[in-house]
This record gives sequence, structure tokens and C-alpha cells, in this order.
Amino acid sequence: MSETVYPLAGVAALERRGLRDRVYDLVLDMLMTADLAPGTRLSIDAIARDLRVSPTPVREALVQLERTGLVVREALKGYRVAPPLAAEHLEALFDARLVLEGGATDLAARHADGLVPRLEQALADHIAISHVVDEAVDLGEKLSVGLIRDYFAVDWNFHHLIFEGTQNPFLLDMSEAISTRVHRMRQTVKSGVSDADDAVLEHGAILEAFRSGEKDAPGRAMRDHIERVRERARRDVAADS
Amino acid sequence: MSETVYPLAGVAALERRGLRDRVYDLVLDMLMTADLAPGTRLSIDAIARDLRVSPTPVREALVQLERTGLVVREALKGYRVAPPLAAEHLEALFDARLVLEGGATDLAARHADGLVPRLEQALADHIAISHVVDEAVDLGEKLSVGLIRDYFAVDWNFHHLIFEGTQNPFLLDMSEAISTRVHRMRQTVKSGVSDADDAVLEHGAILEAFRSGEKDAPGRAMRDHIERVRERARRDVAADS
DNA sequence: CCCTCAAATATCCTATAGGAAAGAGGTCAG
DNA sequence: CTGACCTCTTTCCTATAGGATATTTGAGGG
Repeated sequence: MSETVYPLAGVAALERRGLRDRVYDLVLDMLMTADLAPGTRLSIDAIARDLRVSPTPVREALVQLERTGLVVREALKGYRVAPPLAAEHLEALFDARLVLEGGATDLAARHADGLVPRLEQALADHIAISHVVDEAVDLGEKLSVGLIRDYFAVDWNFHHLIFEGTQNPFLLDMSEAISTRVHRMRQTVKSGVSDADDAVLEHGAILEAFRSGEKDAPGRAMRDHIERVRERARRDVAADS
Repeated sequence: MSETVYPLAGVAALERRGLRDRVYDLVLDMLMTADLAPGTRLSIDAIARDLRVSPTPVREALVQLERTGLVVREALKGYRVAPPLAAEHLEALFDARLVLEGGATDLAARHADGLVPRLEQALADHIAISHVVDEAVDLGEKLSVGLIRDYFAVDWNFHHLIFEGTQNPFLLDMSEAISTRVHRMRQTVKSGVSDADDAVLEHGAILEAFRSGEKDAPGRAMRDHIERVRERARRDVAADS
């Protein structure tokens, strides 16, 4: 592990990425953390002023954000935070996840050997942070937005590793498109943290299926996991009304 | 079918979409039809001059194109036509298609009733244009780029209708990402027109599977079709060397 | 009290200009 | 003759300005 031998090399590399990517990361982080009300206007000029850059890179970053579904654009009217997922879109999202993640897990089973240790690490992180969440819940504390953000990151990392395990660049690209939608769902559906223990158990079952060496087992476990998440989400939506 | 009652309404609607989308369509069409050599530089200023617009909308269109995989961008160096698909990416693309299109076909089977007539129309168009292609081939004529373009459009339209048939916006989004990659593959792999008769037969089998009402039949037929296309592509790649 | 219309403001969209980096070609030293 | 260095050109990247459009606020009439 060679740490930055040349201290300025890292900074230069960041600069080398261009302003557009930095603005993209900043706006994406803003959308992920700060719970902005859907429909909130995202003024190009205002963002440019805040970030001390010209409107052009902001405009490019928003074009890129538009493809993720986090923001919507209306010609001659500007950008807005995307509306929340409608109920029928919720079912569609889970259908898409079953297709995409189920298939990806089948493919990843080909490379289970290299994948298992990485999933073990991810599951360990998941367990650790879920314990922190449980303690906070037991104490009746309000979960900090930072903790929630970290939990979601660790949770999704498990799924992301499986996409990487397919060694398929096309499926990996699509996983990014799905991840933003999943995050948006979690903002509307209140669950996602409360079922931490369930998620840990089900992820463990998926890992065990990879270890078994059985070709179809991981895909079955993943599809079962997604179906259970869907059921929990349905319950939470029903409880809202 | 109400033809444009107000002749200018259509033009106004196009204007309403903003310059960015028109530039996007034009550049996309350019990349699709004109077989540009991979690595060709896409100068922002040059395109802006050709289209008589400012560089800003061109820049936005290229950001959007970048997500489709048709162009690649290097910071501070500009945009280039994407390199051709490597052999290992070819296999990965077919794996992704099996996952995505196979799953989408399973979902579309739920709405087979509304889908079948549209597929019938698409297949009829496919048959008609394949006859034109066959005649041209029999006469030993060189296929015009317009004919090839139309054939690909009709061929893919069949697959696109199935994605629409899922009534799932997320899968429909991903289908657009796949379609550009499939087109790029067709530019490198020389087949795709020569197997017109095979494609028609296999599409017919998929349609018949939808008609049968059997739940798993369409997905099986689609996966079988994609595997056969994969085999034909492999043969063409092997023949090249 | 509500609706309609009009003016003002804020914003988006496009165009133009300047600074900076990368690439090409020529020149000079070894 | 070969390699390195320097200069020039092209292009990208950012910033600023002006025209067009949507939204909002206010007043007047029904």
C-alpha cells in the first residue's frame, strides 16, 4: 500500500478530473444526505454561486444527475428534485431488482471464490453498524442522519460487491442506476433501518449460498431476500395510510 | 389519427424540447449512421459550428451521450468515439442481455394480451424488410447504409416493444442503455443482416410463445434467441481471424 | 370574495470572449 | 542521424453578458 508519495499528486488528480465531476459528487451528496422536499427547485445559478464555479459545470453535472432519476428537468423551466416514488413504481422497482440482481447473482456465482472473502468483510461491517443502530434504538435515541447514511452505504455495499463479482461492466453500470432509485425509495418508505437484523440474516444466507458452491443457490437466496424486503416495504406503506 | 392540425405546433413542440435534445438526436444519428472510426475526436467547437449553435448545448448532449457508451471522455482532452467492443466484452454483453431481456420477457408475459398485436405488427415489418434485404443480397448488390439502418431499427423494435410490455419504467430505461451497446456490437461484428431469416424465425417463436399463454414460454424463447445470436456472433468473430 | 389581467422579478437558455492545457512540428545540440 | 526542447496552433474549460421565458405579485373588474 503506497501512501501518497507526492502529497500534491492526489490534489492534482482531483483537479485532473475536471470541475464537472467534483460538482457532480457534491450535488449527489447533497441530494443523498439533506432530505430535500420533492419538487424543490435546483437553481443552476444558485448552485454555481454556492460552489464558486460558473454555471457550465453545474449544468453538466445536472445532466448527469438527470440520468440517475434523482432530479427531473423540464425544458425552459429548470431542474427539480425528483418526485417521490409512487406506489406502483415501488412494485416496479422490486420487479426490476429481482430481474437485475437475481440475474447478476447467478452470474457472480461463477466467480464465488474471489467474491466470498469480500462479502465476508462487507457482512462484518454490516453487523457492526447494525449493532450501533440497535443500541441507539434501545436507548430511544433519534438516529443521526450520518448514522443512517452509513448504514445504507454498508447495506448497499453488499449488493454492489455482487455486481462487481459478475465482472460484467454492463451490469455494473446498471447497478448504479438502480442504487439511486433504491436510495430514493428508502427516503419515502420509512423502513430500511428498522429491519437491520432481518437484512443481516438474509445477507448471511446469501453469503452461505455462495460458500456452498451450488450454482443456483445464491440466486435463490438473493431473490428470496428481495422478496422479503418488498414485503416489509409493503407493510410500511400500508401502515402509513 | 389526427394529423397536425396546427402546422406550427409540431415545430413549437420541438423548440420546447430545448436545443440540447435536438443536438443529442443529431449527434446520436450521426454516430449511428456514419461509421466513424473508433477514437475519432469529437470536437465540441466543430460540432457547434456545423450545427450553428453555441458549444453549451453540444457539451450537454455529449455528457448525455457519454452515459450511453457511444463516446468516451478524457478530462482536458475532449470526447472521442468509443473504442470497439473487445472480445471479452462481447460475451459480457450477451450475458447482460440474457439477464435483462430474459427477465423482461418473463415480466412482459403478464401483459401478453396487449402486447401480442403490437409484436405481430413489428414482426410483419421485420419480414417485409428482410425480403428487401434478401433480394438485394441475391442480386449481389451492396447493401445501402440506409437499408441496414432501417433493418436494425425494425429488428430492435421487436425487442423494444417487449421492454415496453413490461410496463416497468426502470427496465425500459435500462433497455436504452443496452440498445446502444447492441448497435455498437453490430458495427464491429459483421453479421446482423446476413442472419435476417434466422432472426425472423426466432422472433416468430417468441411471438408464438406469448400467444400460448404459458407463463414461462416467452422467456425461454427469448433466451434461446439470444443464445443463438451469440453463437452466430462467435462464428463471425472466429471467421475474422 | 374570486377571477382575470398585467407588470416586475427571477431564472433559464444561448452566445461570445479569454485563459490554460495538450498536441504537432520544427530546430538545435549531441 | 537521433533525441530533446521549444514554439505555435488547436482545442478544451471557465467566466460573463444579453435575450427569452416562466413565475409571482399586485391591482382592477365582475
